[in-house]
Amino acid sequence: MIERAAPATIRDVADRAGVSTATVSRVLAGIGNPKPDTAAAVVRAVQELGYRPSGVARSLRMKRTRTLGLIVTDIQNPFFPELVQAADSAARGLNYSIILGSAAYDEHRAMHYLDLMVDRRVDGLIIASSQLSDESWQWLLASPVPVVVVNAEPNGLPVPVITSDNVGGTRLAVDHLVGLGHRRIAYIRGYEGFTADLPRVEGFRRACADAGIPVSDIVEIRGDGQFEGGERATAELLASGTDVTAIVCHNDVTAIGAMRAIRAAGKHVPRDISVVGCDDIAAAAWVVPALTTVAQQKAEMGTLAVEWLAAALDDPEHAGLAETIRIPMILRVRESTGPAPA
Amino acid sequence: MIERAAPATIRDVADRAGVSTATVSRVLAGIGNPKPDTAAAVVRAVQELGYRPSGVARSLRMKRTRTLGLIVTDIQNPFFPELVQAADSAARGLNYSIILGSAAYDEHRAMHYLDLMVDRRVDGLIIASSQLSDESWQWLLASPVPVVVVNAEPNGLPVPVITSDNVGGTRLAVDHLVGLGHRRIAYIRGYEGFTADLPRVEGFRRACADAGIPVSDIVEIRGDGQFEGGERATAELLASGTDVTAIVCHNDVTAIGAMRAIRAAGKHVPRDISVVGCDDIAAAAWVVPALTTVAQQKAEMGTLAVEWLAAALDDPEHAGLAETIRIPMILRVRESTGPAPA
DNA sequence: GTCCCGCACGCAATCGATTACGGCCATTTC
DNA sequence: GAAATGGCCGTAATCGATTGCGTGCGGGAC
Repeated sequence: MIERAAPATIRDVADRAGVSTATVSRVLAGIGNPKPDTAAAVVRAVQELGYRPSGVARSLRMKRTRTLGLIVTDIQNPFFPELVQAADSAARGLNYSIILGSAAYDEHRAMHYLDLMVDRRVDGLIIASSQLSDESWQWLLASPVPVVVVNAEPNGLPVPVITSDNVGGTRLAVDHLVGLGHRRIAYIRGYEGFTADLPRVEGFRRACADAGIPVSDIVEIRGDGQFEGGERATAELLASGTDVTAIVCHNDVTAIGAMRAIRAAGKHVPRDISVVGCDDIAAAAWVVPALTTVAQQKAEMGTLAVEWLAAALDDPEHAGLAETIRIPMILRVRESTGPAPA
Repeated sequence: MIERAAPATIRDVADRAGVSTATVSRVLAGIGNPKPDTAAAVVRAVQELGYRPSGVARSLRMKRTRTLGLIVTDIQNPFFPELVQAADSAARGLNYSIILGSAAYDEHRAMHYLDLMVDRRVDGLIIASSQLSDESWQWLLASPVPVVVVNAEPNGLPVPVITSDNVGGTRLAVDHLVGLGHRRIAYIRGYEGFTADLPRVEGFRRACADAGIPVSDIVEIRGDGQFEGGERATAELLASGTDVTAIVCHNDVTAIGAMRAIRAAGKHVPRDISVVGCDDIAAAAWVVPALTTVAQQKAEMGTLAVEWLAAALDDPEHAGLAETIRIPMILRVRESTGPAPA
């Protein structure tokens, strides 16, 4: 294997400018006040050589990589790209950069990225994935790298958590439907083990109870958080003859699947059955009828996570307070909900 | 700012095991054949200390980061996540990891990531973005880091390119429609300057010509590659009274927008107008009617790009051949196309 | 008992940056 | 004219790993 042309080093610059590496470093960092001649010589040498400082060497010396790791459940799940983009923008603003890992719903992959990022010496970690095993969590909490969890709630671990107010969010959906006269409502749950599943169904139950809807009038079905799960669950629901007038879904993708099943059964949304999703992915506004949904503030979550980490890195005291931040969700009424049929 | 607990170094391990750092390094790398006692002592020390080698230090010494940079047009564009996932999987298999940059359609952001990745000393770069300026290209080609371009075609630059056969793909769409009896067909173009725009419209024109459709029977409108552009362009088309029986779109998102506009105009897909998209994003199968589309083999493109780079890194000769690989596209017939109205 | 050979391991240089410390020279002050 | 002061800049240590080269020890052959 042949050597590729080696990039210029600070030594090369120093030699060409006729100064020491220390001076080059100082000029580039803007430390001290060098003689104008010296500074100019350095700058010229840098340009002539096309010198770019090695982040690797700098990281080694500084013991900081100015890099944040972000592990998401699945980048192909339309929920995440917006969060990733926002986190990345926030990081850029604070002079960090993000390295991304997509677990693709696989625990092994999640742990692989965890190892990778720790080995790469990221300064902090954002975990937006429920794919981590308990041992991984233990290990992570014992490790020196600051962690913040997004959109998941590891059971009772002393970790800062940034998540949506899932309970309140589902309540928004139910209240909206109840306001439209619905009383018989189904809930399609997400993948079992997905951390948002429990709080959302809990919010659904509580909101129904508060609205005076008897337990016998509600029905819960297990989906999988994917299109197919929503379609299948709804098809079974309709085939079983249970007559609900509205369906609340764990997320938008499920809801879109549900709408397709409803149409396939010859019924109309929202005339016969209203459907509400959750997340507010782009496709929610594209489908016909456009999906009424409870929006998660994904960008805010990504931004907050990065800002929290950056603050913790500047001031480790800050890392002490492992509070849980719940970001409110927002009801977006579109076309998939309407008055309950008489 | 307080120091965080420092991770164990190879020095710590060596001291605890009573050997030199050289031995620790060799045992961990499986080089030479150490005495069983020695090896055991090292392994034990590693476990007791929870030692993880610093990728930063290793990269500095090895002059290789085993990292590949991947710059995409926009991670929020549903086309890219699948490509990213595939590239990442392929990279993992070859013991590389990917660092991602999403340009968000912004030239400055794209160049920012370029700088970032070069500074981080990635071993190679995959550019899946048309956002780079000409100077950036010049600079990139002069730099020592191997580059492969995906899904874009920098005008005549000596760079390996992996792209879909856009011309052939649009032809598939047109042939499908012609086979269904359509003669008056509209084409909604993508964002001006997007590299796939030209070859696709070119393929459209040639296929129409070959099918004997006179130029007067086809119409081209400018979209923007987004939902809104497809919706607007189609609304204008319908309002203008031009009567086409089919619309071919630059991509799926545009097509989904087009379908919404058609429905809003009181027409039916595919009874009145057939619609064909391009890309085959997940949402194409979700909408009603499900979108007929020409699929890009996104995963293959991602995988190929990584494999090409890895090969070029092992054998710089390989980097010499800057060929263009065109991956065939695949027609997926769903529900949005049907026989031309009489 | 001596010599030699080879194996397992340690020493130390190296990668490319940052920065504490100290030296040199010019200027000011008496 | 000598001493004191201060501004620039160079020397060298350091970050944590890898690896060429050399050393010492043990065993086998005579």
